[in-house]
Amino acid sequence: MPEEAGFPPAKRFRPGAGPPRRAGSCPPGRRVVMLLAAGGGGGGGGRRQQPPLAQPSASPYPEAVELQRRSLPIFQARGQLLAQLRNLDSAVLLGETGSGKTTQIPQYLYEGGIGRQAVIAVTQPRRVAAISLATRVSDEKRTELGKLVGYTVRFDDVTSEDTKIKFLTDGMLLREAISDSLLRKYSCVILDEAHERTIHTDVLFGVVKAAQKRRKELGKLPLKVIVMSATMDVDLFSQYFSGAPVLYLEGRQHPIQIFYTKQPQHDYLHAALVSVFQIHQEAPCSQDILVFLTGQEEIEAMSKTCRDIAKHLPDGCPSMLALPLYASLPYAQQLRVFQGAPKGCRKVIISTNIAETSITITGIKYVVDTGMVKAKKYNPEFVHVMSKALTRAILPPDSGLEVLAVQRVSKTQAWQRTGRAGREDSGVCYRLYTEDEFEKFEKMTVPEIQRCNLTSVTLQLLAMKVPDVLTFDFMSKPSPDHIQAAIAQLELLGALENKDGQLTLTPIGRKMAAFPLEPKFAKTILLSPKFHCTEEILTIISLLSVDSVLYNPPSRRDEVQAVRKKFISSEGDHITLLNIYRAFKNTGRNKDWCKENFVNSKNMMLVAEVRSQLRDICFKMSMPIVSSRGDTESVRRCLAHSLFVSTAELQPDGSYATTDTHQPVAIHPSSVLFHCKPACVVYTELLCTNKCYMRDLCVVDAEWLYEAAPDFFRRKLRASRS
DNA sequence: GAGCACTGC
Repeated sequence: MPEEAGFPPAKRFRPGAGPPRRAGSCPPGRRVVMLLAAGGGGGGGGRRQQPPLAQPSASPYPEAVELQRRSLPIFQARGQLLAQLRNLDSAVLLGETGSGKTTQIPQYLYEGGIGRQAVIAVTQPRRVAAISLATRVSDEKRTELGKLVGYTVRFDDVTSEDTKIKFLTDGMLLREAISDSLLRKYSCVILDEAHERTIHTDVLFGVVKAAQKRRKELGKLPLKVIVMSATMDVDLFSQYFSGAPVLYLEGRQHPIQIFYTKQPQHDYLHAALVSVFQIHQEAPCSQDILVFLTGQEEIEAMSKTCRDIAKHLPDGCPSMLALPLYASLPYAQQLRVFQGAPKGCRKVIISTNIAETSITITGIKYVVDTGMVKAKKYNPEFVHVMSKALTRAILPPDSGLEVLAVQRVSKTQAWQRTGRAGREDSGVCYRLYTEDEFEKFEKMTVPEIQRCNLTSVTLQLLAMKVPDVLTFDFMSKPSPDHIQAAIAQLELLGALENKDGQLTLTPIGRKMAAFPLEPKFAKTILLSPKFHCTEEILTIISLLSVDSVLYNPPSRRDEVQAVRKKFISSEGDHITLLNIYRAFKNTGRNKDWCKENFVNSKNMMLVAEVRSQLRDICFKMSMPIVSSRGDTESVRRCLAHSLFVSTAELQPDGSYATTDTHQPVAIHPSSVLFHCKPACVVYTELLCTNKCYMRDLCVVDAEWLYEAAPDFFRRKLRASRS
């Protein structure tokens, strides 16, 4: 078995999160300032030194913290860096993992007086990172968290009037930009982890660039912009900010050996299994393995197979602890990957791409990369259908753009995975594809902004009074069709009006933008007073906007079904969820109740938090908040009026088709209506995997839909034809 | 008739 994967001799290189650096790897013409030639040894100081799942902890020895700060390689470049940054409007900072850039640069800027007049903002794609970085930096400054150094994430604002260095999520800064598009609070915005190209960071690029320009024109305090990236391809960033210089910082990474397969592998799961046991039989048992697969089902199956095989290994072979890791895994089980394996036992972590960026596990010596990932994809066929539909002024289902599919990773992603093996010591990465195959991988992951539904982003840009969304200065422009589809959606929701050829928000549209929700959900809430069911709708929308509160362990299916029976409503999933939330509330938000009823208590607590945030927003808008008091029909009517674009009807042959494009769809197996055949439903989401599945369904009356949008439904509903 | 990568406001 072990030799099947067939690995040729290793290649050595010093990795960052990118390919090996060579002297000539920087294209001519780019201004690169080398700030440091050699990194030091040993750990410490850099970010993500602790697993993001763990609580950030304050160091008990402030002197030690200061000492560690000074021992960072970046410290030697401090003066040079400050001199450079002081004179620049914009800069791109390329820093390898462990260079200490995220914790140190904001402090240098502050100490250098750049943060005196206003706040220095540092954005992060993830909440945990923003929180732990703020904690770390406030420790280093020996101040209380929330004073000089603070953070702002959703539901949690630990800042004060004294705060000069503020860590925040990119989504949070974007939201702030809606009320102040010039970002007047800030003297400097640092966009960290820019290489990840989240949709929020990408929009911020444009927002920050426009604010910088406008502030200059108005003679206001200049806005300094620093883009930080951990990968080599920073040209795009530099070009976008009119040729901003690239400052280079070396980090501390350990060498990693890379093995490719000799032959392409048609079965990557089998190849992964073979590699794991090959390593297992040869390497000392203290060295852990991290395997990248695509999804929950695969990961659970592989974990089981590993356990089964490990039971029957020859004597003298170490034992094995196979641990699955994916986002929907209950928290307690996720924590297991951080615990050390018992003596004489090897930890094998089988993970989705969550271990690529979000979760860092210490002690990984081997990475097994299948080269596959499950991700959202932009489906050109759907776009074709859409543009055809648009020319006929018929509108597509809003989620028709997004398909979740197993696909090849990009080169950047492969390097990121490889880098996970060299965090504490030298490592080894087994790539389950040939070097030729690797060369054919896409260079970079397609930025999220070109793969996702743009309805929310478009609404936000319009709320910031961007003059023209179609010509907005995106660093990587989405296709015009793509933006046009978002505009069409917003028009249908009544959010837009065309004033002298210029798109502006209607009063409803402006209100919609105030909610941290998908526009259609915001619209549902805004419609609810008309149906006297705002309390109920707030609950339903909160439940829909977090991960499922239903916990379904496959091994206890019968139990789950029996327990869940009492909540099920024949009116569909929305009313069923409402019943569950009510029961949860009536038992005083009890965790034991959650456990007994197979409800994910963590997600349920989050629902309560979201609900209270949404309720506050309604309150500030002076919306009447009333309950329909058990009248579920008005709740369903309200859903029908706001989600009328996402409707499907039962066909004579027993299948379903969407009302507007007649696309064949099916009821998702997780729905309470899975075994039922209602004539007409609205759904919350279309999930396109093997089939197009409707998720979260509500039984509605075709007549209500007709009432909601007579023009849209004329000639469309089967009910109105027969 | 049978299934859901990952973030975030």
